[in-house]
Amino acid sequence: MDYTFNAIEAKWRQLWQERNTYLVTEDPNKPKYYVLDMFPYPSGAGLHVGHPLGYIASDIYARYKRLQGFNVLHPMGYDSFGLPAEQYAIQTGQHPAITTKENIARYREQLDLMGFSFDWSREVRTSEPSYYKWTQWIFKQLFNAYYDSSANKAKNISKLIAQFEQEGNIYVTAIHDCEQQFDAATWKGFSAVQKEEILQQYRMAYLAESWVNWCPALGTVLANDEIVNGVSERGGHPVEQKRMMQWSMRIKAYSERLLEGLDRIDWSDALKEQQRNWIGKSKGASVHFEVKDSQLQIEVFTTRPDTIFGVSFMVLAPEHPFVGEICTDAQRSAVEAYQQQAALKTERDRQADVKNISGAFTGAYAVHPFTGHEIPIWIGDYVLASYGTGAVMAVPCGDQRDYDFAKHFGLPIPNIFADIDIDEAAYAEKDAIIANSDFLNGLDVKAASEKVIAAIENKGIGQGKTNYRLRDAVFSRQRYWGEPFPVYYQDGLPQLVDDEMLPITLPEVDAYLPTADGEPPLARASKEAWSCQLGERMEYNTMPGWAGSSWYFLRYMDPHNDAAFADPAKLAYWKQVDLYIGGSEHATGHLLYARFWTKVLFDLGYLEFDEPFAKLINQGMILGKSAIAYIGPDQKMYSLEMLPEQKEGFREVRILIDLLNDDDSIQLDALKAWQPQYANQEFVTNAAGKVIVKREVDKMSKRWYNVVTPDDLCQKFGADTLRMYEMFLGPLEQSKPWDTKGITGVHGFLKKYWRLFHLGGHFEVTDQEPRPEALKTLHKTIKKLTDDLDRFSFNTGVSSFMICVNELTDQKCNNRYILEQLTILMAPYAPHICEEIWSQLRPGTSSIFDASYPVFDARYLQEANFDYPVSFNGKMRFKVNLDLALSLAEVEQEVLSKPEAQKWLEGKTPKKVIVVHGKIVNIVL
RNA sequence: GCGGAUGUGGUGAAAUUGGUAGACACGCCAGACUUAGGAUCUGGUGCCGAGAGGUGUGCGGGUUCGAGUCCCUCCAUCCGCACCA
Repeated sequence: MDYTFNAIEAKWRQLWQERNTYLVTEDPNKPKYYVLDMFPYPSGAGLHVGHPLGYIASDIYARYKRLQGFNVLHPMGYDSFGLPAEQYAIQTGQHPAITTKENIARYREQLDLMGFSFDWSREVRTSEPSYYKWTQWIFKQLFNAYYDSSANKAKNISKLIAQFEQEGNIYVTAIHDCEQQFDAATWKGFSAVQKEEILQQYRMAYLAESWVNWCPALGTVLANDEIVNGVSERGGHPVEQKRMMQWSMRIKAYSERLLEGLDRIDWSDALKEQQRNWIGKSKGASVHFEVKDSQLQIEVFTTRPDTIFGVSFMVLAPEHPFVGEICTDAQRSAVEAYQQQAALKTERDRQADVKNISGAFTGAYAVHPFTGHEIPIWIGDYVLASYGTGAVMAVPCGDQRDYDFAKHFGLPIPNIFADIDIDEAAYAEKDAIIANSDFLNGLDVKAASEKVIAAIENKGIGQGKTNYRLRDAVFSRQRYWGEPFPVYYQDGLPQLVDDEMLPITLPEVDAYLPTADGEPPLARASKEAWSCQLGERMEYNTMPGWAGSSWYFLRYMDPHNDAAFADPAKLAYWKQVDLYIGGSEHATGHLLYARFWTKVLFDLGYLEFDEPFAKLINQGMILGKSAIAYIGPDQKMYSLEMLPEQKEGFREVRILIDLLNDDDSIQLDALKAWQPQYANQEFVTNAAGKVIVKREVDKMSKRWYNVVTPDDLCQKFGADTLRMYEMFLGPLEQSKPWDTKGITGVHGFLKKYWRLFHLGGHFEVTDQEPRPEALKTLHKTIKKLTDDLDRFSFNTGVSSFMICVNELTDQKCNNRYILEQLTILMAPYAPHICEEIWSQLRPGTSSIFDASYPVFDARYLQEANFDYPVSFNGKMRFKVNLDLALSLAEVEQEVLSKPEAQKWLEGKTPKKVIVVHGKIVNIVL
């Protein structure tokens, strides 16, 4: 009987659906386990073999936990708002909702083919009003929250308002941008507009004018994590700095908690390090320098307060607000010229131009707080306006950038390090002893820092301070296909829409483009198009892509709830995600924002946990193997062996990998039919009359013509084969090139497994007592598989099945008990074939996934003898089979008495003999 | 520059606490059955060597009876950050 995988897989996909096999509900009698995949953005291209890699791993793990008796939540959905659908809409006029729906249908079809155990009744789509209603609701909670830094948590803004009414903001400990101080009476005297302007400076979600990354090509602002190497992540368009009124999220308030939380979660070091890097904590001091002949004080942040006596000048960012004021008339034209020059440069240019030292003297002087010396104030674009205070105290002997600046402009470089030569370069190591520094002389860095911070605090000119690189996240986008804000404007001030009016649905517009006067697309909507129209106007911005994905894992717990984002009882049952699998490209975007929102919801009392993802695994990328052909100056396509030494005048072209034979030769007729430019292509073939291409590893992508889709492979080999093969390729976290050739090995294995049940040409198993050798094989496999899954080593799991089936085949084993146990073990990897076999083994039972996972019993592996490998000086020479009951001395004696031992001893007496029981014998000569 | 990860056959890889390096597959070679094979089965396959044997986990050193595994130096590749004061 043949293994008819197509029929078997189709049958079980349908039966699982009919029987609701994967439907899951809260069950207090079972321990819960939550396995989550990063939900996909449904692009038009569909899935290639790289996409399901993580889904397969999580599916195996989810099924494994289920067989172990856990109540497993394993949902899937779509991150369906986003730029590609909108860009497509702009080009074609087709509503992005339609494109999105079509793409989702295609994704679903492909996902279904792979036989995943998702509970589809829990599907979410971030672009559905029933979902984004709650994204809007969460936004409202953020708007109505502020961060109390003494309680170290977010609180409802009403508490802050109450405090303002009691005592103003003088004693308020909150994270804010408010520079104004007021007492209760002043607060009460403020108009509603003034009050709201103040409150905006405290809210967790706030409207403020700030420097943003403006991308003209996309017509929207972008968050820092959406910019890669100075250009937009999507489309690679240039980005410029622009000051704009935008919604922001006060994520900076959570810097320390986001950092601290990393110690409590099981993520890879690489990922945690990326987040730590992004948050960028640095400890030091904030110091105020007085400006000579001025009331102004320049605040600087330094990580090396111990070097304060090495300060010989100050540098401000060209955009620093004081520059105009302190600048002397004599220097004004030079300073303004420099400011202009700096403003013209894009962020990217400034970064690329590190080697080019530039700056201008303002003519003003600051006063050194300890020496009283006058120190010149310069501006230079190596100082960033957006980091720290936008000003630095320059210590040329200890900082290379300051050193280079000083050398370039002939500024003094005082040396404050004992016995350190700074003739060639600054000394930035933190192991020096401080000298020429008054009361800091002779101290090391740590002691000097502590002492000087105390002195600074004493003088009232500063304090010890921790600085973070993390910036507040811009939360509005000038685009159409995103969540509308639950916000309208009254007297020019943002007001929240009442909960009863949610969701504010996305209004229809006549075009997905900005208006003539530059307003976002939503400004095109007519009054009637809005689900509600309040105040002077609705908010025209939409939320960024990360809004919906910051909390979707919560919605899966209760996806149809219309009264809350999720029922508290359900949230309490499912809690954190136990296992999250997804790509590492979300390290500083989605994963940081999701942690942030979780912490806010935790602080506000909606959640019982403050970290969303207890364990996270980044799956590696599956790379494609492109096919590269060479076209010579004569316009002929050359086979790889026919290329001359000098490839001058030759160009490389990538051709569709579907046009290749197994030996990397091109199917010439297919190539001619593929693209018109090859219709009359001539070739320089090799001796065998073939044109061989070069294979090169690239990202798997349509543009390299190297995409392999799961659909064809499912058709040809079956989903079970594809699932196992993807796991077999190597460790989940590692990137690896796809090679379809190897799939036959896994397919052959499944056939071999199938054959165990069909030794006599039909399905047949015996009910006899299993033989010891079969029990040994089985339990060895149980142990290996359990260990492998517990450490997420899916590739070695597949190998273990192969070894097991090979051994059982050799044993001619068709014992019911053994094969049944093996089938349960394998079911998470190859659900269709195992369910089919199970239905034959146990006709009438529900599903193999209601069985219990086999339990390892060490008894079956016990052996009386062991094949001791015998080494001489660490090199294995031969083996001796000995009784494990022998003492170490007896083993030594037995081994030395063997003729092989005599040969290797060459008549010498061993210096030492090491016997490790049940492991090894090593003889030292 | 800083940080992280990874270097093992022709290829994907395994070796979980220091104990037989290369399991399991692909590919390749030889053979069997076949009209045929992208089917199935058997044997072989790190490298050098006819063999005995030697040698071998990026390079060089160290610790150890014993190192792919631990320590030090260096090299290469990939990823992230990058004037962060």
